[in-house]
Amino acid sequence: MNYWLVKSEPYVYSYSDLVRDKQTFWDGVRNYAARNNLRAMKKGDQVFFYHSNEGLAIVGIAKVAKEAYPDPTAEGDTWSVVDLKPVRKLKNPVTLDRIKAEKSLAAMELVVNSRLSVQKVGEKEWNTILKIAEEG
DNA sequence: GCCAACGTTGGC
DNA sequence: GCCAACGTTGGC
Repeated sequence: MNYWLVKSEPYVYSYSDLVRDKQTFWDGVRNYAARNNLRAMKKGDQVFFYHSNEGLAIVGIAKVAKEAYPDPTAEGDTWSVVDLKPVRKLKNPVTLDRIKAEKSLAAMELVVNSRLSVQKVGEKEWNTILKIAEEG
């Protein structure tokens, strides 16, 4: 089981949109590093859902419902999508500020390379964030 | 294959 | 709205 993080601007597609839709395909990735991460996702992998631009926080958890297949919104098979399903909303959103304040999370790609829109999350990082979400 | 120019992302 | 960081493009 691997852990990931995807980013979305909430006014484009928010976590509550995912909850409403029950399932979505994660389209629009046009960055090779991000695409490679999409392709490495396995069914059942857990995914943090991060709101960029507005909110600036991890707000919920999704899981991979279907592994990578060609992006229906792109020509050819250069770009990929996966299907995501909502799992649960975090009790408390974990903000970027909070993550930056946490020493053990200093190496997170979210902090180091904020522009990558699909990131891998380490198991320890995952658990730390879950803990913060519980404790508020 | 290098690198300057340009476009995009995303935090502030 | 600005700008830094980074990825991509295209001329050479």
